Amino acid sequence: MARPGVPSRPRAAGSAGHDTKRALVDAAIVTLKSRGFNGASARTIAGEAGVNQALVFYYFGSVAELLLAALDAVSASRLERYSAGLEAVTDPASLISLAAEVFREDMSSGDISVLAEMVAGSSSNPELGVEVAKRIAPWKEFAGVAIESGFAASSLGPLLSGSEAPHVAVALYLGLEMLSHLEGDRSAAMSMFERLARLAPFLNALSAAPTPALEGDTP
Amino acid sequence: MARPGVPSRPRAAGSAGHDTKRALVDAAIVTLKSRGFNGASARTIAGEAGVNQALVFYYFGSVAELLLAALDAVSASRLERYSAGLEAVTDPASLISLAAEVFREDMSSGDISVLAEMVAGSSSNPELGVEVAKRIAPWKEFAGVAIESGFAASSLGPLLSGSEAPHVAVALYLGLEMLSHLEGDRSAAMSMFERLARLAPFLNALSAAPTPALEGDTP
DNA sequence: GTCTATACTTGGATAGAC
DNA sequence: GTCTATCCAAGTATAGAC
Repeated sequence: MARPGVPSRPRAAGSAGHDTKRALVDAAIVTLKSRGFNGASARTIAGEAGVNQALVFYYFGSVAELLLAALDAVSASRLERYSAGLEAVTDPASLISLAAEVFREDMSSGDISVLAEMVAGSSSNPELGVEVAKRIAPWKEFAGVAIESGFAASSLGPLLSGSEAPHVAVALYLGLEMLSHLEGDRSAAMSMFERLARLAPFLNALSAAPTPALEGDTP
Repeated sequence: MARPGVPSRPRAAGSAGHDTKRALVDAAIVTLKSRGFNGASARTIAGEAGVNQALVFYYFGSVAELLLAALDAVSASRLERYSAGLEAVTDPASLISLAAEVFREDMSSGDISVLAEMVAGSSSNPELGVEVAKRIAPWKEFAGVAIESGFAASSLGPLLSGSEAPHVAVALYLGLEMLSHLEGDRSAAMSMFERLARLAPFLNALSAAPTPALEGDTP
């Protein structure tokens, strides 16, 4: 149908509306969510996208590159949403509130599982692992900023600032997703946030009352 | 060499000292640690054990069954060690001390990664996931007992007892392993325990001083 | 840009010799 | 009980037609 001499803009007709490369990225995300890293082959992804398997290699060179592009897409959209919520974080209670909200969203959408699957799948593949690690760094940075915003005025601040707290937060995020996915039950993870929410007033109260026992070993 | 009519006790000679079935389980553990779930095929495991690939199916029926047997073996040895350390747990400080010690051991030995790989690998395979979930239950039970022992006398007890705390503990354990493995750096995880250890005296002090803000919503 | 066809590799699993 | 040989399915990747 396309006249010769008109190179770009593929797939003018039909359903997707955007080009094949984007369709493959979207299909990779869907496939990672539904069938995991092991199930995300060139064939299954291309099938999900409704295109031929060879196009994975035409556009991305390898399956791993496509999966990384999928991770990039999810990370970008999630971090954008996180950043929007960050402005409301001024104390521990609001931090917990934001964390609970984005976690629930990520569980429902399956977006965390894309990250978790890539982390898990990288264990067999060091080269892929390096690339995944690079893409986790922004999540840790975000966690660090969020924690700092939430605990800046708290006496717990010195205990958390500039420390390994972001690392632990991301690890917990990943672990909760994997365990919830395994057991097919996210209630335990969600009730953790409810517990924290009930603890929030107590944490907020610490903002004014310094606790000597917690200080003295952080420069 | 073996006379006919003497059926059992295979592999009398040689290095391993125990039979092939056990050798395959050990090789499966080694392979899960070094090459991950994806790399743990019948061929690679059998190669590690120095036996033929067909024996995986002769003894276990499928690769998945062998991997579950490997997980069972690791779980049994680790839970035995945990239980031994549990007797010394009487307050938050000793609980933190035990947690740090066993976590460091598990990281060094790679035993956690066996669990983490199986959890991660199960995401593509619901049937396997059910079996893995069954084998995680004892870890959660252990975590629950340990937390209860450590916080029984503390005012934080009501906040933790009978709750989702064991689930969160196991999730954090898994997440820290996966992230440390991915980044090739366990220092962040270990320094988290150092932080907690410094916090321990403060937590112990809470054992006598009840905190009204934390009570009232737990039956 | 997209497809068909194909080469090559790896992996699960079984049959049958020894 | 262990091995060789083999089958079959699935996956990566490339070549070339359209």
